[in-house]
Amino acid sequence: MSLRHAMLGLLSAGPASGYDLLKTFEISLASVWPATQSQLYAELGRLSKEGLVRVVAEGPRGRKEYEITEEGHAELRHWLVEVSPNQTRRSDMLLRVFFLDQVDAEAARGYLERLAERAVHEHDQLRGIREFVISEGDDALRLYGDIALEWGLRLTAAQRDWAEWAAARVAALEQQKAGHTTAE
Amino acid sequence: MSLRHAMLGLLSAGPASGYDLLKTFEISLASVWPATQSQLYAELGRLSKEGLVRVVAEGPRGRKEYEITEEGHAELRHWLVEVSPNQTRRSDMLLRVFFLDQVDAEAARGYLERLAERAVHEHDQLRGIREFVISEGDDALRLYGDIALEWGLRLTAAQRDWAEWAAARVAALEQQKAGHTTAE
DNA sequence: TCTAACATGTAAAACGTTACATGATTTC
DNA sequence: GAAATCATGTAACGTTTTACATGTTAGA
Repeated sequence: MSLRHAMLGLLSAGPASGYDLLKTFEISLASVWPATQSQLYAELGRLSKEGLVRVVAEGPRGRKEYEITEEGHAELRHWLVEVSPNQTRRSDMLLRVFFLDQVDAEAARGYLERLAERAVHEHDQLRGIREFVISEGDDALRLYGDIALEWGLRLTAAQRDWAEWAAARVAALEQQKAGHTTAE
Repeated sequence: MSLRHAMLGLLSAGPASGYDLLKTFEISLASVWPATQSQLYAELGRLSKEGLVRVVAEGPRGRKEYEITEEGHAELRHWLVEVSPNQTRRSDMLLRVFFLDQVDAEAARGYLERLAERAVHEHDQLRGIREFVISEGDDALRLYGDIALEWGLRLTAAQRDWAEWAAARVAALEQQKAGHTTAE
């Protein structure tokens, strides 16, 4: 149930409407905790009923602005430091690797090379974001945003290195097989 | 819909019952694509109805052995090389980092230090597995299993390094705040 | 005036987890 | 004979995705 905590986290920076939260999810949280419009409005209703958020203002077009309550804040802090993070990271990218012996070595290598390319692309995007984000915001906010960004940079760099290494190992297997065949 | 592909992948190594698949999921695939008994039996029913697998033998205690069909194999290969992997990796671990400014620096540092410890623990476990697994199995199988394991090792190493680096940055912030306070 | 952006909500389907329910066979 | 393991299945519930549905306001 991290969706509600993501929402409480965003609201802890100031009041916002469902629509505002949706935009923030699309822009900032898309790669960490994607959420859809349906989910957000439904969850806002629940949070409100449970007293973790409260409507503080109504604007044009039925806009409702929500504010985090003290209970909401307590729940957020509880989750941050007392609930241990979920360790299972489902990865269909890695799942494929387990079964790559079902296709020929060339196709397997192609798969790994595409992974490497994608990692490079993502890494570059993150570097772009870092350039853009430098300065502005208070100390702590900037620090944790930067720490999160650094994880993205390290993860994508590690993925690139690994995928390139793996593709090379598959290429070596191809060579070996080719040599073996012609030698027969 | 990767569950079915995980199952097809396992069945491509030879026929198995739902119970067999469950054991394999628990042992080998737990950290990549966890699945429960309910899910497996339900999905076997669907796969069977769609002709991707077929019952080839019935044993004691109502045991049904399933075999992958040619259609199943085709679907597996299609998924392996033609369906692009899902890039969104939901991470409540990283989500927390975004909101760490809501707790004091000491608690934030504690969170990051626990992440580092956990990464070390996971890394050690994977090293243990590598020791144990060396040799046995055919060329390609061993290669891809080893490539997957290597990813786990690199990922956990990167997480340890990052979490330690992040904890140090937070510690620096604590120092700075402390110095600032006493200077006033 | 038209279009884009703002703004909220509901419904159905797919996927995933936990719990319930039952029974057969092997092993000690 | 009791306990562990083998073996399958269903039900209830919670989360996530996709699609439907509607209406307002600001700006070109």
